[in-house]
Amino acid sequence: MAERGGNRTERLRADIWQALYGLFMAEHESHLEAAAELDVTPGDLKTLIALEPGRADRMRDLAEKWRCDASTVTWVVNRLETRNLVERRAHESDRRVKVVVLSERGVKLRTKLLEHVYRPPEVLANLSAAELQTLHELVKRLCPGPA
Amino acid sequence: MAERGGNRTERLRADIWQALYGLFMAEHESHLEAAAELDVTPGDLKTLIALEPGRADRMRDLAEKWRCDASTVTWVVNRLETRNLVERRAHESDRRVKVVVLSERGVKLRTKLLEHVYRPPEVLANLSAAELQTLHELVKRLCPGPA
DNA sequence: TATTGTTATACTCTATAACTATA
DNA sequence: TATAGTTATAGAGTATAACAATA
Repeated sequence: MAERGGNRTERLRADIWQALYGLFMAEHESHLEAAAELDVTPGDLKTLIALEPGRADRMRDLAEKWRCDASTVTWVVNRLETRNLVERRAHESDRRVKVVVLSERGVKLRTKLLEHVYRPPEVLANLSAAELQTLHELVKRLCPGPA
Repeated sequence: MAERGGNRTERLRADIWQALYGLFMAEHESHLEAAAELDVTPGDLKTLIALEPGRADRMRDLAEKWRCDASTVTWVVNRLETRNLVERRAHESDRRVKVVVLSERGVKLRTKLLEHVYRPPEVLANLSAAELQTLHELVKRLCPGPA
């Protein structure tokens, strides 16, 4: 657990995080630029990434996930539906509910966007294969969920 | 340089980045929540972090840095000035120019915000002191700018 | 009566264009 | 004439409240 690491260890953690944070910010900027060139706003990007191909999300669940109002989800989905990127469908058993699915076009655009978002930063090429292996081991230990 | 790493190395890079990316997103959410509790919008947060204590930024330079219109800077600075978090001052030699500086209150709030933003994620406690040392060495090699 | 999603409406954030004052 | 910042105004994005359909 390495608890109570002392000042030196704490400083290490802070340095590591601050460095990574700068890297993330720079990458994030570049993702937004790439999206803009595909006529995708930051909001669209977030939505298209959240909607996994083949999965049907209830409107209400999306609002909860994004901690936004239900009317905002209506608005965002309308936007994307107008561009034929998503489709609204009726829920099978509860007729109050509507679910959202990516259209074929939406899946293609999402794939293109993820190529940017998940493309590793250039600076990762600074590390050798062995170093990457080490880094991977360490990073895996940082992720609570299924890696 | 480790160029032309092959599939395995490329896969490693992608895995590392995807894991770090998820971590970052989770942290970012939590930063925004902490800021909201201090009545600080995402825009305010960005501004307060950008304005370093003791430094005087020209309005025009801020617009360029954020790639936004000059009128947007006027708007954001007005917001913060109303809350006495920043002050506008005249430029010493060019009377067309105005500069923005953090007020005492602004500096205090900024410090409080940065405590959240730069606080290392909990999961970093999963690593031993030796592992952190290794990670630090690797991460430093990823940052082009002055670490 | 409670819940899902939409509509009507208002507020926030950002941009464009016209304006003021300096240079 | 050009530049720094503001104001007037319009548009995108988000929220609140009232509503219709269904449970």
